[in-house]
Amino acid sequence: MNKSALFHQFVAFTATIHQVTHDLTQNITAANITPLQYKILEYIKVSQPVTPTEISECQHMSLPNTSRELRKLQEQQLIQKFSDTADRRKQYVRLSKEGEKMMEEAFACIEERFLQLIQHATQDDLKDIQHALAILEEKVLRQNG
Amino acid sequence: MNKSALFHQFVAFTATIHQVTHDLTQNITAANITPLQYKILEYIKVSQPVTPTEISECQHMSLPNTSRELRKLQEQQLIQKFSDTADRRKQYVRLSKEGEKMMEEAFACIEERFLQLIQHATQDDLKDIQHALAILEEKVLRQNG
DNA sequence: CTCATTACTTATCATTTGATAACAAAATAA
DNA sequence: TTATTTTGTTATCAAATGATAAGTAATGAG
Repeated sequence: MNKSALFHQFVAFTATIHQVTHDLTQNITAANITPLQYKILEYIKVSQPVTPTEISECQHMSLPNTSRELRKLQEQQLIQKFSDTADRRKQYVRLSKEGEKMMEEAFACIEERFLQLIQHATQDDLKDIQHALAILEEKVLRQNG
Repeated sequence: MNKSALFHQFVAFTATIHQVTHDLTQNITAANITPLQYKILEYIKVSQPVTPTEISECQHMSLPNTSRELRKLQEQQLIQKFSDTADRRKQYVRLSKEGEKMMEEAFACIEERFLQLIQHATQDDLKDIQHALAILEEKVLRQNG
């Protein structure tokens, strides 16, 4: 099999994934949130509690800039910070009640849009999709990342 | 089958795809190019010739901003513009010779990194991967476009 | 021909994001 | 104890990106 052809197929596929992600997530938050701040909230939502250092690494941004964005999110009452009792340098970040509410609404909206994408899929189609996702996770994506 | 579970699997999958894309494409261009300009060049590379309006729509940016970035790319001799002979309002954008060279090097670098991702895949694995990509394209991504 | 529309440009301003220096507090190593 | 490292903050500055007003030239509709 031609690995180069597979590469081109993969590139086209990822381009489409990015496009679909854009469509699924556009105009999600009514709140006064920048795209970067939304990504940070998304990460906190699925990984909380997280430290600023972890956010910094996962979002590929410097710690000072992470600190600034977290301060803005805290000013908007969307997150809360706690100090580690053992190591008081460390901070743990969680969504506040309002933050949770906002992100749950966002995820619900995205899910609704996703369900429209697969509205015509049969049970067999769904099994095929699930299997395809698992194959790619296992045989391409889980190698390094 | 539980569609909601499939949604969560899909979300995790796209997050990983974005991470892998980031890893594959980081530090690609030595040239003095911003991320947005790189995306524009990538789009021109695979779709040329394209009009500023098409770039504008595909990259979700306004025509004035598109025009500004294209001017910068032209100043760096990475693209060329041609007028449509039939409709002289229209412009067609192409990569210049230097632009082609740059993008081919970039793609070669990305391909090399991709091949490392699948270096341990057997022939059967490659067939599975190709099939999985095709399934997802067909049953999820091609619905709305 | 006149008017509206389309495709694009230029100019300008605001916002977002990135980069870096300097600092403080806590923990750890020597 | 002293020195070093880790974790995070504040403050600036620069660059990238977004938004919008105004204008030009070509086209097409009436």
